[in-house]
Amino acid sequence: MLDIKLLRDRADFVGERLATRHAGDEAKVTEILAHDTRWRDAIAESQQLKARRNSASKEIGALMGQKKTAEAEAKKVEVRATGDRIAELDQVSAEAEAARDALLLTVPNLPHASVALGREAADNPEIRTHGAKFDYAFKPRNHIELCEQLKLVDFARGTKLSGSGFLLYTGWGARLERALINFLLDLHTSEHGYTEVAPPYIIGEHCMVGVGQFPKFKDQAYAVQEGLDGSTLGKLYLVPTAEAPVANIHREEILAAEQLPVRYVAYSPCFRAEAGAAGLGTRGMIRVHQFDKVELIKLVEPEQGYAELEAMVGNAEKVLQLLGLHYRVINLCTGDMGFASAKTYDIEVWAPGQGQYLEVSSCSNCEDYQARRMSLRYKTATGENRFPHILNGSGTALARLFVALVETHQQADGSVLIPEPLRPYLRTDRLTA
RNA sequence: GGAGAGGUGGCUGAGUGGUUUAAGGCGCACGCCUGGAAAGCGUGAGUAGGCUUAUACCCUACCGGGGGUUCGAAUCCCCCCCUCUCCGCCA
Repeated sequence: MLDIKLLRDRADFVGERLATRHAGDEAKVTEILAHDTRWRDAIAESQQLKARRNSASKEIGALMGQKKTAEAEAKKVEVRATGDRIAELDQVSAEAEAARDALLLTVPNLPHASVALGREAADNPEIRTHGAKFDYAFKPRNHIELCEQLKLVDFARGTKLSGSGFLLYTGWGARLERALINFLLDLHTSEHGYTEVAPPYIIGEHCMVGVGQFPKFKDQAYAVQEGLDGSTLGKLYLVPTAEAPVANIHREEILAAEQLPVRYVAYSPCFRAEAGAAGLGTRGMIRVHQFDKVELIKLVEPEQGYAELEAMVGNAEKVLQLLGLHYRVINLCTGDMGFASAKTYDIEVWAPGQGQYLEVSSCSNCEDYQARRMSLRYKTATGENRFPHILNGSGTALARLFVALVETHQQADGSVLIPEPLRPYLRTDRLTA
């Protein structure tokens, strides 16, 4: 969440930056500050009265010790009235604080100054491209055709098991998926300096709040219930991304400055309800309820935040380069950026069978927005507690990578050539029917 | 699912209603001492918030969390959470 002090000191600035997102959140600033003022007035008076009560109570204790019971009793009556007033004030302050914080949690992060202004995806500037669209001597098939011919994915039976939006990988398809996961984890641990972690796939609600998934996107998550015990519903959720558990690993901790930077890489399946999303219900692997992803997470000192973001994008790009895929990097404009992010790069890979670019990675610097929500800090050499920048990026999402891979490397005979770096993992250089 | 034990500062560990400002110990930082160290001695150090130009002072809160009793709660009462051990079931 945003620093309440920033809202107090620079309300206009905060409002202006929020307005660039075109989501109407700037209207909340005044309301938040009204709650805040109410809270501060009440807490200040309450604290003064508490100081008075504390000293009076001590005096009563001393009088009792000296057996001056009459004087002690008189004093008690006096203090009792103070106690009643304190109770009133504490009720006001608790209510005001809760209202302020509940609203503050619904306010997104401020876009970084370098982010392009814009309303929608069409306004996202392209930063760079790698490779080029390949000219095929034949009409390239799309991944659905390829997967069916090569028996990589059994779409019909996936749907039979779990409904639309769920995939059953089969044979070489299952092996390709597993090979890609291992390839990605090995690349980021061995070549890019990340430490591998394997998080739980079911996590507490507080983790979802910590990364900013909740309260806003509660309708997009799969809530877990223990058996038929309805009272357990809403406490645990299937991970929508490994970012949620991994970014929270050090929540409510104060790290030593020497521990930074922290760089984690984690594989997890990702579960998304995609309620109301366009495109689900169409066949294929582009938008599904469950997909695999290898996620990159960094906790870094604020001064390093943006350099580390550039490096993270480079780490994700390396994946596509090694796999011989054409892609472009775009910078999300203010109106298209995610809730917690201050700056986001998307990487879109070319899928010739689809004839379109597919988003396979989204790398964001959330600055201290998430760290503040999860109370994650680090102590500087001078003893100051600061919030680190938290970055997350896909390195990369699997289902769409799978699509781009088979569509790009398909051959005229319908087989798929496996790129060199993947061959040791798959133990074959070609997928054939 | 059943039974039991426990949750106090960085760690350990006392504290069952009022000079406790959470004892003592360990560890940590700084200083004295020393040729240098150790030992010894001394000093200091938590988190959040309020008030502030201030990371100065002062004040408030924090002994798993939330309520309650009281002038006053780590301590008494109620509810909840978590951890550990044993039994049962189980990959």
